Amino acid sequence: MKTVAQCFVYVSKIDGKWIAVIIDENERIVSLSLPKGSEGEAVYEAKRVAVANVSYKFRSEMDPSTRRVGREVVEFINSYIKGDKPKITFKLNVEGLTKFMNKVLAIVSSIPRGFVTCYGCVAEVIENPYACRAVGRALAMNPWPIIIPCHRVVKSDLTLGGYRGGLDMKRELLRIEGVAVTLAGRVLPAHFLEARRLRELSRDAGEKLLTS
DNA sequence: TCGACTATTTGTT
DNA sequence: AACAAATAGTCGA
Repeated sequence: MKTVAQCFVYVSKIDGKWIAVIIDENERIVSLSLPKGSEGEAVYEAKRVAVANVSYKFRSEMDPSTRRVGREVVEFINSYIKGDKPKITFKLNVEGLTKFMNKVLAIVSSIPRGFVTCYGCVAEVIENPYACRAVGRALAMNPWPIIIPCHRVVKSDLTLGGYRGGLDMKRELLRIEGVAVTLAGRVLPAHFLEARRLRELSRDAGEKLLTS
């Protein structure tokens, strides 16, 4: 069953890069792009990672409060990239997420700043220990990069794995958070969270972000 | 390094 | 609805 959402695409340019944010009629964030070279690329990526289970109707006119939410999101990303620790002041539209996706994102959002875990550990925590690849796939489609810190998930051998915004960006985000990445592209074991610890953290955190 | 194996999603029929 | 293809991975030989 498909729900329908009336959506608006908010686009903004910061430091020469474009960011697109898709916002629904209830002012919740459907998805966003990472900073891109052109407006078209940004919009394309935001649409691509919007939850597939929902069909979207796009409107170009948006009211001032919707525009304000868009500004807040872009400002959040912008200040995060600059090394600040902005607060989340907006809601995410999580309605169309599959159970699997919801669990994966909830766990990932409980990884604290300054730590990483691996794809297999996330799989283990959702009691689906062989689903490491599926976890990677789910994260590749993360509708809310940076807000849900999928850059904190690396391979079990401590090399970086992948990132939609490119590995340089993953590196940079981790560096900002105090996670050293060696020249060979590995994170230090000191920052690594094992599955057991990750499970405890995700239990404590609940699923705040993902229950709007 | 290479292959076998995995779970899920997406695209195609 | 069913099937095939594609993965931001992992483990062992």
